[in-house]
Amino acid sequence: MGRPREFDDQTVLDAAMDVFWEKGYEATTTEDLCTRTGLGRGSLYNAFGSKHRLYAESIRHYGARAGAQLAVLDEDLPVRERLRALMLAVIDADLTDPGRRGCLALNAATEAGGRSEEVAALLRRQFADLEQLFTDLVAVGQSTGELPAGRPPRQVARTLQSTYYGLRTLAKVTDDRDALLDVVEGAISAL
Amino acid sequence: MGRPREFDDQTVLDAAMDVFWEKGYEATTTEDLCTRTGLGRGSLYNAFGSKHRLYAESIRHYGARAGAQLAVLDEDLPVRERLRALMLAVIDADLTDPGRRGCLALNAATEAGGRSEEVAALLRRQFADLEQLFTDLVAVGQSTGELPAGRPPRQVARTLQSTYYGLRTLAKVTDDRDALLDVVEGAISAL
DNA sequence: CATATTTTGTACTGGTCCATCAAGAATTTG
DNA sequence: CAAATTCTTGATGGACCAGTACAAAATATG
Repeated sequence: MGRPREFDDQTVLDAAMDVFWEKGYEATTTEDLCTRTGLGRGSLYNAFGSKHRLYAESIRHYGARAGAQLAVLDEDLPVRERLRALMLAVIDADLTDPGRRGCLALNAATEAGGRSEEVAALLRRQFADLEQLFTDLVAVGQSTGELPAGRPPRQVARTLQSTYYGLRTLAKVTDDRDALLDVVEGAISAL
Repeated sequence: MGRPREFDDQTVLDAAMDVFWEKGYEATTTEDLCTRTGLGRGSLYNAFGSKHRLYAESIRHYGARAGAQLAVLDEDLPVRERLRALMLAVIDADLTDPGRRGCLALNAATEAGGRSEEVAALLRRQFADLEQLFTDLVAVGQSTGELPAGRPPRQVARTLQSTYYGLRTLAKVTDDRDALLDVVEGAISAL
């Protein structure tokens, strides 16, 4: 009972996520959030409690959305090609994005990783999930013989993950697509 | 002529750099900067003009300081050992640092890379310098036969650099030293 | 239709932000 | 020693900040 909400939570979360993604946590004002979500202050605070809780929800939301982009790792392709496809897609997304926002999880980890245990825990989970995805993929590659079976899959996966986040970091600084492609080729031919 | 300054510019820059390093640009207040540098507002603004210019100077200052840590790449060791020593030192520094500040250049690239062309240019230069360092090192390794000579040194270097920044990103999220060591071993055994 | 409940819009609060300013203090130069 | 110059100190300004308060609006229930 009571007056029904006039907005859709997912839509609002999308908008809020975009703002945090563009500007980071500290630089985002509650005014920004109201403008972009279309909500008044009262509604925003009634629904989400605080800027910080909305930030945490945005990051959780991002985790779900970004997971979709990782679906390319499950396609029916050689393992190396799956990895290449992921990284090429990331390069394209990062260089094409007008706001050059990069990866929200990475941004949050460097900006606010230490400032809130709640957010830090969310990020740890998202990072761990990606590590697991890579680990499984490497294990598959080793079992099919596509990858040499000498090294522990988790070790290989961790190096891959490191290269992945490094790639997104480099894409923040440089426009040079060829440089980023070098990273991809180097990483894949090293497998 | 005129009244002489009562502070040393380098010392002040050290202190300011520390603050930005700990809290990032947005979260740092001019009050923080006054407290930590020991300067009054007037002096600070007289000497550095604005919070943003002081930030840029801090990043430039960091570039010079961090360069010293990279000196390990010039030591008289096998190429792989130089790389390993660098990465182990970074892991140790990042995990030991109570503030878990990581790399200021990386932090600045993700937080403020796009917000100020002046800072962005500084960061581009620092990133390019590191790429060059790695490139030279790989070339040396190839010429001595320590590394296989098939791949272009710059490509290998770019992948290394990516792994390097990825390592520092991961160190922001996880405490797990073994995971970070896996990154190092994976990167080096892939050379 | 009356009551209870929730959402909405807006004004407002106390605090903090970056930056400036004016006045006095410490120098150099002539 | 006087004038010119630069630095320091502390107060202040005007804008903006995150969050709250409260009345009006919209619905469910009985």
